[in-house]
Amino acid sequence: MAPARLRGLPSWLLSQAALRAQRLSTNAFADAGTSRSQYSLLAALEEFGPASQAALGRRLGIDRSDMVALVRELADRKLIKRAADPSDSRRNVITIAPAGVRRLEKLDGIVAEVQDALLAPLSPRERSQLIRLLTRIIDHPSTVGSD
Amino acid sequence: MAPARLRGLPSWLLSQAALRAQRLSTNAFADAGTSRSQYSLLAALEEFGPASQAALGRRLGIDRSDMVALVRELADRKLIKRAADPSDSRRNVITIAPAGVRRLEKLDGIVAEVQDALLAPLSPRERSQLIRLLTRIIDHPSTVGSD
DNA sequence: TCCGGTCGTGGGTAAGACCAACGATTCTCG
DNA sequence: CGAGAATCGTTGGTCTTACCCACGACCGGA
Repeated sequence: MAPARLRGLPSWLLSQAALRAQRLSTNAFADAGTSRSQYSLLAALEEFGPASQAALGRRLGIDRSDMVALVRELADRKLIKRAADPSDSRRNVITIAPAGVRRLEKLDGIVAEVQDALLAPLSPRERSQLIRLLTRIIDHPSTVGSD
Repeated sequence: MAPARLRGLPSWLLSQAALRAQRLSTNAFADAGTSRSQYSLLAALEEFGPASQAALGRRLGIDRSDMVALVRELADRKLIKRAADPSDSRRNVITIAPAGVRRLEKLDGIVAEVQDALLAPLSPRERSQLIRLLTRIIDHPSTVGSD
């Protein structure tokens, strides 16, 4: 058992719980031949439509430079389309392909199983409580540096 | 705003919240010239007394091999003592030094500030709810492979 | 027109969580 | 007792994430 100092610490508890969540979902996605970030990208494209890489990165909290490989990978698999933006030639317009939509929907099932394994010890009521609390933490502005 | 598919996903929410927690605590510890894992190690030693590196690793979920550098760093700073175990010469006995205890207690204050920044949007009641829910997730056996 | 900001991209860093293997040692059990 | 299994510290790797900086190309507003 970990020291009490850590077991009472939300920051530590969050890291440990997230670690478990990541192990579960990374494995599940790997079995399906994909990754968490690929799922995120497909989800963003499906919900909000075509966007530039930078815009997608901002939405998902992924660095512009990390987005390059991610987009390339999905484009190689024909799950998304990458095209030059005619109205702004700095940008690429990323569009989800029909195969990408199908893939996304297939992954939804896997994702649901992962949540169930992760939240096994919690009742439905507790699960929505957890979602509510975490959402509040994430949505709260993060008071960085000088402002 | 992230896609709804992700915003309803505990595994995603956990990763995001943990990311924020890690940024906050890593920065705070860095300002104090240390790291999260060093704090964990000191906490374990203070609470449970001297132990071998492997035992400490098991307690904290840190790999044996990663423990080597961690112990060396803290020993170099005279915050812990590393000695051969007289009753089992495979083992090192790691003991927290008086300076280590003082350092740990100083860090406790920093840690408390981090928790407060992290949980700013939550009421005291909600904070303990969160702790309870996360603890349940972590303590739940993880149903691996064949059992 | 010029200058600040943005975009995609390439490059690098650092931390974490892993895994495999080793030599030395200890334990287990026939 | 003795042989094989298990444990320990350690070295040396891999992979993933999250960063950061700098570049050239490009856009927009002053």
